[in-house]
Amino acid sequence: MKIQLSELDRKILRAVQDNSARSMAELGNVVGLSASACHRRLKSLEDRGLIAGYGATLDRRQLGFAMQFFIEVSLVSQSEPVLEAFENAVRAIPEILECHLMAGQSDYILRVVCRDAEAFAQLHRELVARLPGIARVHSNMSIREVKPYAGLPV
Amino acid sequence: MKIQLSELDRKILRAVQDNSARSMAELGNVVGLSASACHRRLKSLEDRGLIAGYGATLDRRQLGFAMQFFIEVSLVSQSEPVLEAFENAVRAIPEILECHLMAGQSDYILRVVCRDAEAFAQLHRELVARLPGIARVHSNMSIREVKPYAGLPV
DNA sequence: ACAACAATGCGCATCGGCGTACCGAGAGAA
DNA sequence: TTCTCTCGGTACGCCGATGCGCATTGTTGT
Repeated sequence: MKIQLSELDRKILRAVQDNSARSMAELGNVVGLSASACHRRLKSLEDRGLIAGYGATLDRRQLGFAMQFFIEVSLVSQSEPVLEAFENAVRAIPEILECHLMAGQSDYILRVVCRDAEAFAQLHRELVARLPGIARVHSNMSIREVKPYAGLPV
Repeated sequence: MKIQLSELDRKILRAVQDNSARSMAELGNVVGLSASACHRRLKSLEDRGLIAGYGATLDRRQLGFAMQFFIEVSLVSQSEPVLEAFENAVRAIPEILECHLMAGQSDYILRVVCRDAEAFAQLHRELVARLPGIARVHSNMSIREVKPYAGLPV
């Protein structure tokens, strides 16, 4: 069954995705509804599983993570145990914020943050050293976030 | 001046990054503090600019964005007007969630979501058609999120 | 060592926002 | 028309956020 959303629902999702610290009254003003109606619709959206969670976005720079990388990794083998070992290692490294299994040239893309070049060098060494199946590692550093993460185009 | 954080502050940041819907009392239980002390520390963290904002994470699948891509783009020229035009176009396309200017082989990396293959084909066409300076476009589809976005390792 | 001050945690009081119950308006079917 | 279903608004009780005063601890200077 396909989920149908009214324009009001989509407005609420946009508003809440952008800023979840608003009070219901403020949210109501934004989307053009009373606080209680807003609350009801938002609750319904949560119950239907459209909202995965609420969280704070921390300031990467302020916290000293000056560098950000997208690392492409290819493995020598796509056999199950090799992938399994790689993925478990990835999940255990906190500097790796994200990991995607890819279709295309590379097998994986990782998003990584580091405090400085030294930390990156160490992480890089750790990646290649710890994981036996690695065939190729291409690191690409982000120079500037042209468009910082924007929410889903609801 | 370097910002110094106590272990308590880091605990609060971790907790709030993971889930900002908790009450102060709950947050206090998590980090081992009273609600009022928690509130004061959190307020201080906000005032010092360590928290960029609060937001809801929407469920990509539920909202019908079945596909996710990382697109690498190279331009024929790195001249300022070309970059400028490209970046403005990127910012105007809502399906492009993120855009980074990169050091390395490719000039840009885009993160893109699409409802289906058709929508992706159209977006792809739009990208290459609209932007005169494009030399190369490599699309990589994410098959599986091995590690979904985890917060900064505070 | 001790005094003074800063830092920080806790408890309490107050006030505002959340969540619910109820009411009314509008649309659609019989 | 009238019944009903949906949905938004209003009213209100209660919980949680927020600010304050006090206590305790740690640090610094003499």
